Amino acid sequence: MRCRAGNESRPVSARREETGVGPPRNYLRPCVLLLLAEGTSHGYELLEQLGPFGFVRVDPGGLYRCLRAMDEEGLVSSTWQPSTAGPARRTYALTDEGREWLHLVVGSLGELARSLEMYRSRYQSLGAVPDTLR
Amino acid sequence: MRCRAGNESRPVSARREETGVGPPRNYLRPCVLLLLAEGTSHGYELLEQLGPFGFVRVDPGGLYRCLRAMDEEGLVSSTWQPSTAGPARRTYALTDEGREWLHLVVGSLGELARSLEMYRSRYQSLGAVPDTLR
DNA sequence: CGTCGGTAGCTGCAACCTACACCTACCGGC
DNA sequence: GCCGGTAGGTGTAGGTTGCAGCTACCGACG
Repeated sequence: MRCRAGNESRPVSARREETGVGPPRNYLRPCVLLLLAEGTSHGYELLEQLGPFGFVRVDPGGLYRCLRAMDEEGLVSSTWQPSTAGPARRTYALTDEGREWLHLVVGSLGELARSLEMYRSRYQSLGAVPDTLR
Repeated sequence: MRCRAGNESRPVSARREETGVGPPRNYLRPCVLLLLAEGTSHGYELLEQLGPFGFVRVDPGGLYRCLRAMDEEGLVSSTWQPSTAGPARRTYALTDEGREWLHLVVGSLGELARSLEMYRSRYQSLGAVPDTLR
């Protein structure tokens, strides 16, 4: 057992990027829907607004694919708008169905948050050795 | 635009399972490491203990693969133990390196939790229309 | 006029992770 | 012998993601 791959000599900091858990699966859709609930927008703008949601580097391709998929599913509606300066924009707005979806997804995000909270408390209990055992 | 796939007639409850965001990517490893930090265990037992961590149905294949990978990386150590009743068990214990990894991953889980908290507060602000606008 | 940078949207593809199915083997009991 | 429960393991298809690149529009500048 314990046939290490020879990476035990690397410092911990060099492995830091491997330890991340990353955003939840399908996290992009809820974030885009929330942003659209705060106001209509277009892809390029959403790209910049997605930063605070824990995405290290938002992938434009993924965002546009996500937007088109939600458009086809009726969660958002899109209208082309010619821009005064620059190429035309596809402006997205939340539909009623998208708002429903948003309300639903908040529930599952809450479950995830509860799971994370349980993790944190159990992790903290590890260090809390009762005095009687010391 | 808005070429819906014809699913708008289905009740919301029928689409509930599609709205989930699922656990974070690479969430299994942190959970297993936490369980092993609480005490040595073996795969079959971990399978049952993983329920509360938000996994709807834990995949045995994935768990065993995960355990073997962490064994090869030196995060856990394994020893075969003959069982009195039933087949032999492979008992896993956390190594010092695994404990380091656990400390690191808690940080990234905290970032995720903060992102979720921001999401929740922004979601709640949606309904809070200021009185001056009513 | 040409071309350069910034804005805007979109496609292809490889890598990765996961979920699902399936398999072997051990043991006790009927 | 055979069955069910325990325990560990493999193979693989599909979905998501990340990365790279591509078209096109516009204004500005030389």
